[in-house]
Amino acid sequence: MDKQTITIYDVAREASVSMATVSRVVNGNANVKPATRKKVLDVIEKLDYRPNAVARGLASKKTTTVGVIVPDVTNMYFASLARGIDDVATMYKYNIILTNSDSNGEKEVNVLNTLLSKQVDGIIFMGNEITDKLREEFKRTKTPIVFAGSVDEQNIYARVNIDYTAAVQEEVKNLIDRGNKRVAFVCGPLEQAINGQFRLKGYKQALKSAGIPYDDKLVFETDDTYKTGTLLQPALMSVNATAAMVTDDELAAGIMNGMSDAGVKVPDDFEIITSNDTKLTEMVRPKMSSITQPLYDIGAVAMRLLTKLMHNEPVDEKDVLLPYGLMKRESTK
Amino acid sequence: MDKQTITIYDVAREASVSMATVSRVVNGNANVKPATRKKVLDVIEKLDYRPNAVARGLASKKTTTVGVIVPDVTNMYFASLARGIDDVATMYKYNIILTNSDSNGEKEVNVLNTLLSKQVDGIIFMGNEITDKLREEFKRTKTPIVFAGSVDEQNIYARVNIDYTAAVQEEVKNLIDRGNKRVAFVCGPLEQAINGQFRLKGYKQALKSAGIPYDDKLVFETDDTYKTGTLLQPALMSVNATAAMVTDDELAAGIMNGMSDAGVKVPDDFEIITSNDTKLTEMVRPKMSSITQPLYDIGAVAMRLLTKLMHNEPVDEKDVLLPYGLMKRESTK
DNA sequence: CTGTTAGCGCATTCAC
DNA sequence: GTGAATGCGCTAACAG
Repeated sequence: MDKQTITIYDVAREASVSMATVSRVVNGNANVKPATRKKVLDVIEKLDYRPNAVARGLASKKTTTVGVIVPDVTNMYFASLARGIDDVATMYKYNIILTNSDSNGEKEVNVLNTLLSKQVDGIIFMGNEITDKLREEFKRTKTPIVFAGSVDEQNIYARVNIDYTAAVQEEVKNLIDRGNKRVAFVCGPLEQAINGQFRLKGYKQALKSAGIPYDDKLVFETDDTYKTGTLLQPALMSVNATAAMVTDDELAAGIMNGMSDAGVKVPDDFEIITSNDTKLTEMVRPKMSSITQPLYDIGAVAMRLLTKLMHNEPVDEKDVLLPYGLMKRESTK
Repeated sequence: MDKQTITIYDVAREASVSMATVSRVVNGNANVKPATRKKVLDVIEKLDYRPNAVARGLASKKTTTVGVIVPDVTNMYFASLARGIDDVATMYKYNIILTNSDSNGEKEVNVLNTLLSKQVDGIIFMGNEITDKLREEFKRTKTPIVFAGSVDEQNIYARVNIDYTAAVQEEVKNLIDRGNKRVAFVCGPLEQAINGQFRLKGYKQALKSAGIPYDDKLVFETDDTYKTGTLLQPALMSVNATAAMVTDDELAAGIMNGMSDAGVKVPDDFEIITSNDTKLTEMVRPKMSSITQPLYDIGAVAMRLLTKLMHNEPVDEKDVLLPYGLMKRESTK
C-alpha cells in the first residue's frame, strides 16, 4: 500500500535543484536564496509533496514523537494530565503515542519496550507504583523520562507533582480542628508510594500534631473505584468515623452517595474531602470539597520539562512541585 | 542522542550469519534452521538487541501505528472510545498516536496531515462535524479511515455508531407516552450532523407519531457543557417543558442540578433522559436514565474494522450500527 | 548559496 | 536454508 508516492527526489528534479536544497527549504534552513526557495516551494505545492517523517526519523534519529504511559485514559484525573501533555507536545511539534497500562507492571514493561523500539524521543510516565523490573528497564535507556502526577520515592527521575504529604496534612488538620476526633483515611493501594508513603504520612503528621493516637482501623485501603466507595458506609460507621480524607474523586463520590443512600447526611453527620478536584466534584450533590491540583498543568509542565530534557537544555529542578489548594464546597462544614 | 546502539548488523556478525537471517528470525520467517534460529536468538538476548521500528517502517512501508483524532480525551464519552481503540490496537500489535482536535476544523486538517506524514497505517476519526476542507484531505489519501461514534451523512467512510435517530425517537416516544405534552430537545450544535440530522430527526418523528406539532421553541441548541446545562432551567420552564431529551451526559447533569437547585423535582416535576450512559449517570443524584451505547465497543469495533481495512480484508458493512438500549434510572418516571 | 555523497537500520528480492 | 546486494526517503557533512 503506497501511502506516499512523491518523494523529495521528485520535487528536486521538478525544481531543477538538488535534494539537499529541497531538504533545506523543507527544514527552514536559512541558507537558501529566496528565489530558489520560492521555486522549490511552488513545486512542493504543485506536487503536493509531504515529507516522510519515517525516513526523516531514520536519518536524523529524531521522531518528534513521545511515548505516554498512563494507567487508564478513562480516569478523569489521567485524562486531564494527558490533555495537558498533548497540548504542550503539539506546541513543540511533537506527537504522543498514548498507551494504557492499567497500572500493570508487566504491561508497563512491554509498552515501554515497544515505545523505545519506535524510537520515541522521550517518555512521560504516569503510574502509581514503579516495580523493580520497570526501574531496571528505565535504567537501560538513555531516552529522557518524566513522571507526571507520579512520585519517585527514590528521587531519580524528573517528575512533577504537588506536595501530597503537605496537602493531606493540612486538610486532615482542618477536619480535626472542626471537631472531628475520628477522621478516616480512605485511599488506594498502600503499596503505591503516593498513598503509602506520601499521603499516609501527611495523615499521620496531622494526627500527631493534634495529639491524636494513630488508629489503623481508620485507614481504609481500597481499589480507588466508585463502586467500592458506595459499599464503604457500614465499615466507616462501625469505627465511629465522622469524617474522611479520600484520595480519589470517584471513590469519594461513591462514599458520599453511599452515605446519602443510607441516610447519613453529608456534611452534617459525616464530612468528606477528596483529592483530585476533577470536574466530578462539581457534578455530585452535595458538591465535594477537594484538595485542588492543577491537573492540566501537571501534564503540561511535565511535557515542557521533557522538551528541555530532549533538547539537552539545563533543568534547574527535577522534582517539580506545583501549588495545591483547597476548594471548599459542600461536603465539609 | 543515540537511543539505540546495537543494530541488526551487530547481531549478524556476533552470530556469524547474515543480517538477512537475523531479519528472518526477528520476523518469524519459517525458513530458518532451528539450530541457527536458536543461535541468533541467543545473541539477540545477549546483546539486548531491539529492532528499530523506524528503520523497519521505512523498509517495509508499515509503521504499525494508527492515528486517532478525537475532540477531547477529557470528555468521558471519547475517553471510553479511545480506550476501546487502544485495547484492540494493542491486541493487533498497533500503537496509537492520539491527538485532540477540539472539534476545530483547522486543527483537524493539520493533525491529519502530520499523522499522514508520519506514515500511520490507518486513521480513526472522531468528530461531530466534517468540514468540506477535511473531506478533501480525507479524499486525497489512500490510508484507511474509520469513523468512531461519528456519522458520515454522505455515506462514504467506514464507521461505527448506534442508530441515533431510532434511539432518540424511542425515548421521546416513551416520554410522550408517559404524559409529557411538551418535551424539550436539548442538544449540541445543530450543524453537527449527528444532532441536526440524526437525533433531531428522531425527535421530530416521535412527535409526528404522537400527533404533536413540532415547536422549535422546545429545541435548545447548546455547546454541550455542564456549565451551560446548569443555566438552562429558567428557559426550559418558560416554554412549559416538562421533560427533556438531552444529547450529552455532562450537559444533562448540568440541567438536572440546575433544576434541583431551583427547587424543581426530578423526575416528579421534570423528567430528563440523556444519551451517552457514561459512568457519570450513576454518580449524580438522582441517577440519570439514559440511552445506552456500548462506548468501549464502538471504539473497539472501529479499530477492528480498521485492521481489516489495513490488511485489505473484505468488510461486509461499512456502516456498522451497534445495539443501543435504555437504562431506566431515577431521572424519569 | 548549492550539489554530491554517504549512510540511518532494516526488509526484500535474487542467487547460491 | 542462507547470504549478498539493493533501496526505502531523508539528513548531514563535505565540497565547491
